Parts: sequence; structure tokens; C-alpha cells
Amino acid sequence: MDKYQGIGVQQQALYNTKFMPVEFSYTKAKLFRSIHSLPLQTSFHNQLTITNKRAAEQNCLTLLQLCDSLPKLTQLHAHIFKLGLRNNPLVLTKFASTSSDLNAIDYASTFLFAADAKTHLYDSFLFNTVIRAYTQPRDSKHNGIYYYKLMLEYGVLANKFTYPFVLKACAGLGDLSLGKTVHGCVLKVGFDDDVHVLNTMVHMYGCCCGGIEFGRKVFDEMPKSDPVSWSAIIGGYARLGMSIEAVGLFRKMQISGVRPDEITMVSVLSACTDLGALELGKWVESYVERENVVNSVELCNALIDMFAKCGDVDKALRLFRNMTERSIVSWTSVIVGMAMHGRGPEAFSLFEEMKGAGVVPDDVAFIGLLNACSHSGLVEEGQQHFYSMTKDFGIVPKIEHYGCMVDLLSRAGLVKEALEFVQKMPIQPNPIIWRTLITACRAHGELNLGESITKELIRNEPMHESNYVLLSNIYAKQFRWERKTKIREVMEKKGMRKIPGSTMIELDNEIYEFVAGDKSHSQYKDIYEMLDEMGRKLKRAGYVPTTSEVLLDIDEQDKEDALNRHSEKLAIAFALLKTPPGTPIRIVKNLRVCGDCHSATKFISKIYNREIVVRDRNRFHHFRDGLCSCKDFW
DNA sequence: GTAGGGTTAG
Repeated sequence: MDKYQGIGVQQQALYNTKFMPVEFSYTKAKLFRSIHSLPLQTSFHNQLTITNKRAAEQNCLTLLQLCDSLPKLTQLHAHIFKLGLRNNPLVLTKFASTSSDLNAIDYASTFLFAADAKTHLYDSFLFNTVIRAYTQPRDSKHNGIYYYKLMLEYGVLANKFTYPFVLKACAGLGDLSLGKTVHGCVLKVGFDDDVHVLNTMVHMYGCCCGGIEFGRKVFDEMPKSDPVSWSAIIGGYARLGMSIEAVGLFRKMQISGVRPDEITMVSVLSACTDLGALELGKWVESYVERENVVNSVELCNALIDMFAKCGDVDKALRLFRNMTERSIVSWTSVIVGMAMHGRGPEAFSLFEEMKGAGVVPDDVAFIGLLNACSHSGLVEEGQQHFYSMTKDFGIVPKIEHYGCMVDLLSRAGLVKEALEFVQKMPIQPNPIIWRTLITACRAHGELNLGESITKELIRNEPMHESNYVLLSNIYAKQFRWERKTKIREVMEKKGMRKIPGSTMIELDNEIYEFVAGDKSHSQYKDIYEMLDEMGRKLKRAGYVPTTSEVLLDIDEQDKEDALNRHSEKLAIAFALLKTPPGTPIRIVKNLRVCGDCHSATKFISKIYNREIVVRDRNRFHHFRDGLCSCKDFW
């Protein structure tokens, strides 16, 4: 009798106090009450037989579905103990498979695999659920691998469901050698004929540095490919920035007769975005409409991102406005889009609108917003948002957020403040932050400071090319040519090369890429004639070449020639030749646009009466009638 | 009872 009473009291206590968390919504609470009161009580009042134990277990499982965080789980778990259902793996595994709270997953898995737990309970299913649980949250993939290793150690056989989880974990870690090891295991146990396993394998290789060739091999040798396989390989190339290959593969996919779905189209769109290929992107949009591809939120997000980053931010905004359901990514994409086009105030009002709509900004949204401040020179607003991020939203700033702040201060010319900010940062500054600061030093004449920071950086990171380029740029600005030459020698000795600047342009469904002094184009003679004519017209209009941008020790005339052969100018000359008067020109540069090209493009837009849209590494410049939308702030 | 590919920032 006592026993039953005891349970009654426990249940009562549970019922009245802790176990009903206030944050449960009404429906959930109602459900909870009904589940909790009826079957459990009946089963316990009828004696604790095996059948009743199962029923109690069932109830616990249902209750577990309502547990979405660690506190709720621990309370329920304590209750399970009291009911004598101790160490029931099923209960906790069920939880691990549905929770997205990393702490709770840790709790469940630690408990399940504690030293005194009974190993005979362990089977593939149990391990699979735990490994899967760890593939969900960010930064926890190594735990998935840990449990896979434990599984092997315990002699539990991995089945065909195990490998997709394990490969996903490898993908998340980007660990190629680990991925290869797992690949070897798959071959050994003979799951290499399973389409799920193979598709995840392609995906895994596509996520690992230097792995895409292996992924391609797996893909090419697959006995049968479906939209998932194609999406995995196209997505792999797109992620790497091998966008031409990604688009080429999409064409092959169409020929092969496999019907692309909405996920394939997202990958194709991200390749278009990378290429800045607006026409191709528009084609994808029409394809999606024509073929009735499912219009998912993610697909729409990808379209918004594409339009914003290929120059048509108004179209991106229209798409955003027409969405019936929006995710945080939709908001962030459109905010970032506005920021890239120098429309800071609109980015801000969208951010406010987002908060008003009840969408809680995450860390990425703040990076976008802080970037908007940076591109528009809004120092105070940026600082306010930076503090509000922690104060109002409890987001701990990451290195990227600090990076945004350094960028914000640097661009505004507040080099000293930026340095002070870096010195006061609670986390170790990374090389990206130092490079931001060095660029600012160079731009705002703090050459000695820039030199000493760069030297320090090179000591810590001797194999990074851009550090040497930065130092050599500082020397060039100080006219210390012998030092500059020495840097170049050091780089050559170490086998490093500066990334060459290149400009892409899309004309008549073709993408052309130019590098400085490029003569590989079949019409190069016409292009160079056009360049010379442009040069003459520009000078007449009052353009003065910014020869200080040339970082070589050559005479003034040679410097002018070098400037005149920059890839941006080649692409513009080509566009002037090939398109009818008045057509807008869109070009995409892989690095930041150079100061001289920026000033020359302003003149070109006026002289030739063209709107010229330039996407550089960081943002957009809209040139019209002799002016640029960035207001010379970039 | 358990499985595959996707979007924002850096």
C-alpha cells in the first residue's frame, strides 16, 4: 500500500510544482495533462506488472516529446527513475533523436554510455540515434564521431543507417582523412551499393578541403544517380566556388534526364550568385516557374540572395515582399543585400521590421547589420547595435562581430580607435582582424604602425601570401622599392604568388573573364583600341590617373599603361564594344575595385552615358552620370 | 524504429 501512496505523492508533487514548466504553450500543456493523469495513474494503481511497465514507458516516451530542453529532460528523467524504469535506453534515445538542445543531448548520451551502464543493451539503433542527434546542432560533429568509434570498440555492428550519419559528421568537420577512413569502412562492410550512403559520401567529399575530386569519382562511378546525387555534387562545386563546373554539371544533369528538384535549383542558384551571372539566374527563375518546381522558402531565399548579389536588389526586395512565409535567412539575405548596395537606412528599417514581426535576430543577422553600418559609415549606429546584441538578445559576440567593428572603425578612418578596440577585445584577434587594421593603416597614412603590425603578423603566420602583399604595398606607398623587391624575392623563394585580379562579364549567355593585360581574347586588338580611345576621352574630360595605385617601381607613363590594362577596364571596354548604346553594364571583380578604376569608371559612366554596376569582393558600386552610389566610401 | 542533397555571415 505504502508503495502506491508514495508514488501518488511523487506524482502529485511533480504535477503541482516543477514539472509543469511555465513556457509550455496551452495546447502542449493540455496534452501534457491528459497524458499524465490518465494512463500512468491507472497503470500504477493496477499493480506494477510488465505490461504496466510498458504502458508507463510509453507514457514517458510521449512525455519526452514535450521535453525540448535540458531542465525538462532532467526532471522527467528523475521521475522515470522513481517509477523504476531506470536506465531505459529507449526513453533517452527517443529524446536524443528529437532534441536540438546540445546540453540535453550530452546529458542523454553521457547517461546512456556511463561506465556502469549495461553494455548488453547497446545495439546499432541506440548508437545510430545518438550519432544522428549530434549531426543536428552546430559544432558538435566530433561527438558523433566519438560515438561511432565507441560503437566499433564495443563490437556493435554499424548498419546501413549508421553510415549516412557518420559521413554527415565527417562533412561537418570537413575532415578529409577521417572521411576517407569511413569510406574504407563502407567498402569493407559492403554498403557501397546503397544510394543513400553513396549520396552522403559525395556530399561529405564536397565538404572537405581537397575532397571534391574523390566525390566526383564516387559520383561518376555510382550505378544509378538521382536528384539527390546531382544536388550533392553540384552543391559541392558551388560551395568551393567552382561555379562554372557546377553550372556545367547542371546542364549535364538535364541531358541525362534526371529531373532537378527545388534543392538542386538552390545549388545552381548559389553558383549563379557566385559568378554574378544575372542572366543565368533569371533563367533559373523562369525554369523554376515553367517546370513547377516546388517553391520552398529556401529556394526563394536563394533567389533573393542571387538577385541582390547579381545587382538587382529591387527585384530581391520584391521577391521578399511576396513571400508568405519567411525565415531568418530571408530577412538576413535581404538586409545584407541592401547593405551591399550601400542602402544602409533601408537595411536598418528592415531590421526593425524583422524585430517587429517577432523574428529574433541571430548572430548572422547581426553580422549583416554591422556590415550595413560599415558600408554606410554609420559608426554610432554600429556601436549601438553591437552592444544591443548582447544586452537585448543575449548573443555573445563572436570573432566575426569583433571583425565587423574593427572594419567599421577602420573604414571611417578611426585607425587609433580601431587599434584600441582590438587591444580591449576579450578574445584573441585573428589574422583577418589584423589585416583589416593594416589595410586601414595604409589607406589613412599610418604607415609605420601598419608596418610593425604586418611584421608581427608575418612572424605568426609566415605562409599566408596576403600578409606579404600588404607589407609590400606599404613599402610601395613609402617609395621603399628595395624593400619591396626583397619581399617579392622572399615570396618567390617560398613559392607564393599574389592572387591576380580578374573581372567577369556576362554577355549573350557567355561568361568572359579578364585579367590585367589579358590578350587571350580573340578580339583583343579591338578591345585594346577601345581602351586607347577611352583613355583619350577620359583625359579630355579631366580624369587624372592615380599612379600611386601602381605598386611598381616604373616611370609615370608605364604606370599609366599598367593602370589602363586593369581587368576592370578591359571588361568595360569589351562591354562598350559589344552592347548597344545605353545598355547598362554589369561586371564582377574578384578583389576590391582599385582606386584608379573607381575614378575612371565614374568618368566612363558620364562620357558614354552608361549605367555601370560593379560588384567587387565586398559590395556593389552603381556608377551613373559621373557619380558612384558608394559616395567614394568603400 | 533508424537513411541522402539546400539558403544568410566569415
